[in-house]
Amino acid sequence: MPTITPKPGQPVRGSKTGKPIMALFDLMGRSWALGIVWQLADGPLTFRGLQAACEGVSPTVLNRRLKELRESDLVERGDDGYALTGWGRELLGLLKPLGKWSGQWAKR
Amino acid sequence: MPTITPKPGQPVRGSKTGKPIMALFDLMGRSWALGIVWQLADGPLTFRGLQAACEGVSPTVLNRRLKELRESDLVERGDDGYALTGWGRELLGLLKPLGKWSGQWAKR
DNA sequence: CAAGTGTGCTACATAATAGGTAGCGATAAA
DNA sequence: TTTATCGCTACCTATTATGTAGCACACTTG
Repeated sequence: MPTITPKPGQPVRGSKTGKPIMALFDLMGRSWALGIVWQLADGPLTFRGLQAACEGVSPTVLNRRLKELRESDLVERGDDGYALTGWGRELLGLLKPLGKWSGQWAKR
Repeated sequence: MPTITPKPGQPVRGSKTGKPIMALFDLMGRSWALGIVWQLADGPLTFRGLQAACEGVSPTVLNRRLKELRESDLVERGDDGYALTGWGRELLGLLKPLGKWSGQWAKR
Protein backbone atom coordinates (compact mmCIF):
# COMPACT_ATOMS: atom_id res chain seq x y z
CA MET A 1 0.00 0.00 0.00
CA PRO A 2 2.27 2.71 -1.25
CA THR A 3 0.20 5.70 -0.27
CA ILE A 4 2.30 8.69 -1.18
CA THR A 5 1.94 11.96 0.67
CA PRO A 6 2.30 14.78 -1.83
CA LYS A 7 5.15 17.09 -0.94
CA PRO A 8 5.98 20.38 -2.59
CA GLY A 9 9.13 20.16 -4.63
CA GLN A 10 8.70 16.64 -5.84
CA PRO A 11 6.37 14.88 -8.25
CA VAL A 12 3.19 13.38 -6.86
CA ARG A 13 0.02 11.64 -7.90
CA GLY A 14 -1.33 14.27 -10.20
CA SER A 15 1.55 16.64 -10.53
CA LYS A 16 4.98 16.12 -11.97
CA THR A 17 6.05 19.70 -11.57
CA GLY A 18 6.24 19.79 -7.80
CA LYS A 19 4.66 23.23 -7.67
CA PRO A 20 3.47 23.86 -4.12
CA ILE A 21 -0.07 24.64 -5.15
CA MET A 22 -0.27 21.38 -7.08
CA ALA A 23 1.06 19.39 -4.16
CA LEU A 24 -1.53 21.06 -1.97
CA PHE A 25 -4.31 20.34 -4.45
CA ASP A 26 -3.20 16.74 -4.64
CA LEU A 27 -3.12 16.39 -0.87
CA MET A 28 -6.47 18.06 -0.32
CA GLY A 29 -8.03 16.53 -3.40
CA ARG A 30 -8.48 13.22 -1.66
CA SER A 31 -11.60 11.96 -0.01
CA TRP A 32 -12.31 13.58 3.33
CA ALA A 33 -9.07 15.56 3.47
CA LEU A 34 -10.89 18.89 3.31
CA GLY A 35 -13.62 17.60 5.60
CA ILE A 36 -11.18 16.51 8.28
CA VAL A 37 -9.54 19.91 8.44
CA TRP A 38 -12.98 21.49 8.53
CA GLN A 39 -14.18 19.33 11.40
CA LEU A 40 -11.15 20.12 13.50
CA ALA A 41 -12.03 23.81 13.41
CA ASP A 42 -13.56 23.86 16.87
CA GLY A 43 -10.80 22.04 18.65
CA PRO A 44 -9.23 18.60 19.01
CA LEU A 45 -11.19 15.42 18.42
CA THR A 46 -10.41 11.81 19.20
CA PHE A 47 -10.03 9.32 16.38
CA ARG A 48 -13.52 8.00 16.94
CA GLY A 49 -14.92 11.46 17.51
CA LEU A 50 -13.48 12.59 14.23
CA GLN A 51 -14.84 9.51 12.58
CA ALA A 52 -18.31 10.34 13.87
CA ALA A 53 -17.98 13.97 12.81
CA CYS A 54 -17.13 12.80 9.31
CA GLU A 55 -20.32 10.81 9.02
CA GLY A 56 -18.81 7.45 9.75
CA VAL A 57 -15.89 7.54 7.35
CA SER A 58 -14.12 4.21 7.49
CA PRO A 59 -11.15 3.94 9.86
CA THR A 60 -9.03 2.84 6.94
CA VAL A 61 -9.48 6.07 5.06
CA LEU A 62 -9.45 8.23 8.15
CA ASN A 63 -6.17 6.80 9.23
CA ARG A 64 -4.64 7.25 5.80
CA ARG A 65 -5.71 10.89 5.64
CA LEU A 66 -4.49 11.59 9.16
CA LYS A 67 -1.13 10.09 8.34
CA GLU A 68 -0.80 12.27 5.26
CA LEU A 69 -2.01 15.39 7.05
CA ARG A 70 0.44 14.77 9.88
CA GLU A 71 3.32 14.29 7.46
CA SER A 72 2.29 17.58 5.91
CA ASP A 73 2.33 19.35 9.26
CA LEU A 74 -1.32 20.31 9.04
CA VAL A 75 -2.54 18.03 11.82
CA GLU A 76 -0.87 16.75 14.95
CA ARG A 77 -1.71 14.38 17.72
CA GLY A 78 -1.90 15.67 21.25
CA ASP A 79 -3.31 14.53 24.56
CA ASP A 80 -6.84 15.45 23.55
CA GLY A 81 -6.68 13.69 20.22
CA TYR A 82 -6.06 15.11 16.81
CA ALA A 83 -5.75 18.85 16.35
CA LEU A 84 -4.77 21.37 13.73
CA THR A 85 -1.22 22.67 13.81
CA GLY A 86 -0.36 26.30 13.18
CA TRP A 87 -0.17 25.54 9.47
CA GLY A 88 -3.48 23.73 9.68
CA ARG A 89 -5.17 26.69 11.31
CA GLU A 90 -3.79 28.98 8.65
CA LEU A 91 -5.14 26.75 5.95
CA LEU A 92 -8.50 26.53 7.69
CA GLY A 93 -8.61 30.30 7.79
CA LEU A 94 -8.26 30.36 4.04
CA LEU A 95 -10.93 27.71 3.61
CA LYS A 96 -13.50 29.31 5.84
CA PRO A 97 -14.82 31.75 3.23
CA LEU A 98 -15.78 28.70 1.22
CA GLY A 99 -18.36 27.80 3.83
CA LYS A 100 -20.27 31.00 3.35
CA TRP A 101 -19.87 30.99 -0.40
CA SER A 102 -21.07 27.40 -0.75
CA GLY A 103 -24.33 28.43 0.87
CA GLN A 104 -24.92 30.98 -1.88
CA TRP A 105 -23.81 28.61 -4.56
CA ALA A 106 -26.21 25.97 -3.28
CA LYS A 107 -29.16 28.24 -3.94
CA ARG A 108 -28.42 28.65 -7.62
CA MET B 1 -20.29 4.45 -15.15
CA PRO B 2 -22.48 6.00 -12.52
CA THR B 3 -20.38 9.05 -11.77
CA ILE B 4 -22.43 11.18 -9.45
CA THR B 5 -22.03 14.91 -9.36
CA PRO B 6 -22.36 16.09 -5.78
CA LYS B 7 -25.19 18.56 -5.36
CA PRO B 8 -25.97 20.57 -2.26
CA GLY B 9 -29.13 19.38 -0.60
CA GLN B 10 -28.75 15.73 -1.34
CA PRO B 11 -26.45 12.96 -0.20
CA VAL B 12 -23.30 12.32 -2.18
CA ARG B 13 -20.15 10.26 -2.16
CA GLY B 14 -18.80 11.30 1.15
CA SER B 15 -21.62 13.24 2.68
CA LYS B 16 -25.06 12.09 3.69
CA THR B 17 -26.06 15.42 5.18
CA GLY B 18 -26.23 17.40 1.96
CA LYS B 19 -24.60 20.41 3.58
CA PRO B 20 -23.40 22.74 0.83
CA ILE B 21 -19.84 22.83 2.09
CA MET B 22 -19.71 19.04 2.11
CA ALA B 23 -21.07 18.84 -1.43
CA LEU B 24 -18.44 21.35 -2.46
CA PHE B 25 -15.68 19.41 -0.72
CA ASP B 26 -16.86 16.25 -2.37
CA LEU B 27 -16.90 17.85 -5.80
CA MET B 28 -13.54 19.51 -5.42
CA GLY B 29 -12.02 16.60 -3.56
CA ARG B 30 -11.58 14.64 -6.75
CA SER B 31 -8.47 14.36 -8.79
CA TRP B 32 -7.73 17.43 -10.86
CA ALA B 33 -10.96 19.25 -9.98
CA LEU B 34 -9.09 22.01 -8.15
CA GLY B 35 -6.36 22.01 -10.77
CA ILE B 36 -8.78 22.49 -13.63
CA VAL B 37 -10.39 25.53 -12.03
CA TRP B 38 -6.93 26.87 -11.31
CA GLN B 39 -5.73 26.46 -14.88
CA LEU B 40 -8.74 28.25 -16.30
CA ALA B 41 -7.81 31.37 -14.35
CA ASP B 42 -6.25 33.16 -17.30
CA GLY B 43 -9.02 32.51 -19.77
CA PRO B 44 -10.64 29.77 -21.82
CA LEU B 45 -8.74 26.70 -22.92
CA THR B 46 -9.54 24.00 -25.44
CA PHE B 47 -9.96 20.44 -24.27
CA ARG B 48 -6.48 19.56 -25.41
CA GLY B 49 -5.04 22.80 -24.15
CA LEU B 50 -6.49 22.13 -20.76
CA GLN B 51 -5.18 18.62 -20.88
CA ALA B 52 -1.68 19.93 -21.58
CA ALA B 53 -1.98 22.53 -18.81
CA CYS B 54 -2.88 19.75 -16.40
CA GLU B 55 0.28 17.85 -17.18
CA GLY B 56 -1.28 15.36 -19.51
CA VAL B 57 -4.19 14.25 -17.40
CA SER B 58 -6.01 11.47 -19.21
CA PRO B 59 -8.95 12.49 -21.39
CA THR B 60 -11.14 10.08 -19.44
CA VAL B 61 -10.67 11.92 -16.18
CA LEU B 62 -10.63 15.34 -17.74
CA ASN B 63 -13.94 14.69 -19.42
CA ARG B 64 -15.51 13.39 -16.22
CA ARG B 65 -14.37 16.41 -14.23
CA LEU B 66 -15.55 18.82 -16.92
CA LYS B 67 -18.93 17.16 -16.96
CA GLU B 68 -19.24 17.47 -13.19
CA LEU B 69 -17.98 21.03 -13.14
CA ARG B 70 -20.43 22.00 -15.87
CA GLU B 71 -23.32 20.39 -14.04
CA SER B 72 -22.25 22.40 -11.03
CA ASP B 73 -22.25 25.64 -13.01
CA LEU B 74 -18.59 26.30 -12.35
CA VAL B 75 -17.38 25.73 -15.91
CA GLU B 76 -19.06 26.25 -19.25
CA ARG B 77 -18.21 25.61 -22.85
CA GLY B 78 -18.00 28.53 -25.22
CA ASP B 79 -16.56 29.20 -28.65
CA ASP B 80 -13.03 29.43 -27.32
CA GLY B 81 -13.24 26.21 -25.36
CA TYR B 82 -13.88 25.69 -21.70
CA ALA B 83 -14.14 28.68 -19.39
CA LEU B 84 -15.09 29.53 -15.85
CA THR B 85 -18.63 30.74 -15.25
CA GLY B 86 -19.44 33.56 -12.86
CA TRP B 87 -19.66 31.02 -10.05
CA GLY B 88 -16.38 29.53 -11.17
CA ARG B 89 -14.64 32.88 -11.07
CA GLU B 90 -16.01 33.52 -7.61
CA LEU B 91 -14.69 30.20 -6.42
CA LEU B 92 -11.33 30.85 -8.04
CA GLY B 93 -11.16 34.15 -6.21
CA LEU B 94 -11.53 32.29 -2.95
CA LEU B 95 -8.90 29.75 -3.94
CA LYS B 96 -6.30 32.25 -5.06
CA PRO B 97 -4.94 32.98 -1.58
CA LEU B 98 -4.03 29.31 -1.40
CA GLY B 99 -1.45 29.86 -4.11
CA LYS B 100 0.51 32.33 -2.08
CA TRP B 101 0.08 30.40 1.15
CA SER B 102 1.23 27.12 -0.38
CA GLY B 103 4.50 28.77 -1.27
CA GLN B 104 5.12 29.58 2.37
CA TRP B 105 3.97 26.19 3.50
CA ALA B 106 6.33 24.52 1.05
CA LYS B 107 9.32 26.10 2.75
CA ARG B 108 8.55 24.61 6.14
C1' DC C 1 -10.63 16.64 -54.66
C1' DA C 2 -7.28 14.43 -51.53
C1' DA C 3 -4.30 14.49 -47.80
C1' DG C 4 -2.96 16.22 -43.69
C1' DT C 5 -3.75 18.44 -39.14
C1' DG C 6 -6.10 19.56 -34.89
C1' DT C 7 -10.05 18.85 -31.83
C1' DG C 8 -13.31 16.73 -28.72
C1' DC C 9 -13.99 12.95 -27.30
C1' DT C 10 -15.04 7.33 -26.41
C1' DA C 11 -13.47 2.38 -25.51
C1' DC C 12 -10.93 -0.53 -23.19
C1' DA C 13 -7.74 -2.51 -19.86
C1' DT C 14 -5.06 -1.96 -15.71
C1' DA C 15 -3.60 0.24 -11.42
C1' DA C 16 -4.59 2.84 -7.43
C1' DT C 17 -7.73 4.48 -4.01
C1' DA C 18 -11.90 4.37 -1.24
C1' DG C 19 -15.32 1.98 1.48
C1' DG C 20 -17.06 -1.50 4.77
C1' DT C 21 -16.72 -4.86 8.44
C1' DA C 22 -14.47 -7.47 11.91
C1' DG C 23 -11.69 -7.50 15.53
C1' DC C 24 -7.09 -7.00 18.23
C1' DG C 25 -4.21 -5.01 21.96
C1' DA C 26 -4.06 -1.41 25.32
C1' DT C 27 -6.05 1.28 29.08
C1' DA C 28 -9.25 2.22 32.66
C1' DA C 29 -13.04 1.82 35.60
C1' DA C 30 -16.57 -1.32 38.18
C1' DT D 1 -12.85 -10.41 36.15
C1' DT D 2 -15.85 -8.19 33.41
C1' DT D 3 -17.05 -4.32 30.68
C1' DA D 4 -16.24 -0.46 27.95
C1' DT D 5 -13.75 2.77 25.14
C1' DC D 6 -10.05 3.89 22.20
C1' DG D 7 -6.73 3.84 18.38
C1' DC D 8 -6.04 1.48 15.19
C1' DT D 9 -4.86 -2.96 11.56
C1' DA D 10 -6.35 -6.77 8.32
C1' DC D 11 -8.94 -8.12 4.79
C1' DC D 12 -12.00 -7.89 1.00
C1' DT D 13 -14.90 -5.50 -2.36
C1' DA D 14 -16.38 -1.45 -4.99
C1' DT D 15 -15.31 2.70 -7.11
C1' DT D 16 -12.16 5.87 -9.26
C1' DA D 17 -8.05 7.11 -11.72
C1' DT D 18 -4.57 6.31 -15.26
C1' DG D 19 -2.85 5.26 -19.77
C1' DT D 20 -3.13 4.12 -24.62
C1' DA D 21 -5.42 3.76 -28.90
C1' DG D 22 -8.15 5.58 -32.09
C1' DC D 23 -12.70 7.39 -34.18
C1' DA D 24 -15.59 11.12 -36.23
C1' DC D 25 -15.68 15.74 -37.46
C1' DA D 26 -14.07 20.27 -39.07
C1' DC D 27 -10.68 22.94 -41.35
C1' DT D 28 -6.86 23.98 -44.07
C1' DT D 29 -3.48 23.10 -47.92
C1' DG D 30 -2.03 21.61 -52.29
